[in-house]
Amino acid sequence: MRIATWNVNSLNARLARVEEWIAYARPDVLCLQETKQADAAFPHGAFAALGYESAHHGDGRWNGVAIISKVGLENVTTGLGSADDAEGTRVIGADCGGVRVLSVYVPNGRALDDEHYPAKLAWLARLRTVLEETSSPDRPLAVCGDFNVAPDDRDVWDPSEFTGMTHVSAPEREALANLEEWGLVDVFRRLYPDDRLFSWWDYRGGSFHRHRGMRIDLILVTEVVAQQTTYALIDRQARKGEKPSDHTPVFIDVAVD
DNA sequence: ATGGTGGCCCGGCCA
Repeated sequence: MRIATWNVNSLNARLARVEEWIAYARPDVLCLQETKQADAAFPHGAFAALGYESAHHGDGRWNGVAIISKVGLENVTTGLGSADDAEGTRVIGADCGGVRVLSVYVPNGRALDDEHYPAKLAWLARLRTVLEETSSPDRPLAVCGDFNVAPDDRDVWDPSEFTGMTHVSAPEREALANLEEWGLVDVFRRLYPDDRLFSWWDYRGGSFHRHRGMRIDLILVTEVVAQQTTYALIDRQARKGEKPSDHTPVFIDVAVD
């Protein structure tokens, strides 16, 4: 089973690229973030035409997350409870082909001295609490999405350029490590410990062509899924060409019994 | 160089 995640930076602007990507990558499950759509505008029909069920959680202009699946889409949940109310539409979950899948869009945080930064840390702590309350490290689970945190210095083009910035600060990395401590594995990093590959590049300044990016789009899985994962890829092709998102898709292949 | 690019939707916010 191929499980993918992609921050599309507006699904309305990106639908043709997403359809193109689905056609050649053929994911079984695709988690989307930053659809920037209201539920009523989500193009369920376009995905149905490709053989996928879909569920969306969005209220319009900002955020918005979805799960698209051709291996089942059941027990859909949205949000993180009350803590999510102030943070917008950033989580949707569903059971897909025997795996619990979450599509998450972690708050950006903006700057270390901005009020959104402690809110980001609180959001990540809340995510761990929700995992504790609703799941178990022994169950098949994949938490997929834009975490807006580069797990360590291998995941940024030049750590010295990030001094005093978000996405690399120790508290953010600790919050991410705390999720892993609960029982999640950054399976791309486990498979490829030495690769310095990125999933996001700023639109500005030719960052993509200069290899100035970050790996902030992650697929965190419980050990039972990690043990069955045979392959992982960050697909740079999708960052090229006409009207790309600033993020590119990441996927894993899981051997299903 | 305190910029720059792109998406929301048309002035300014957000990433």
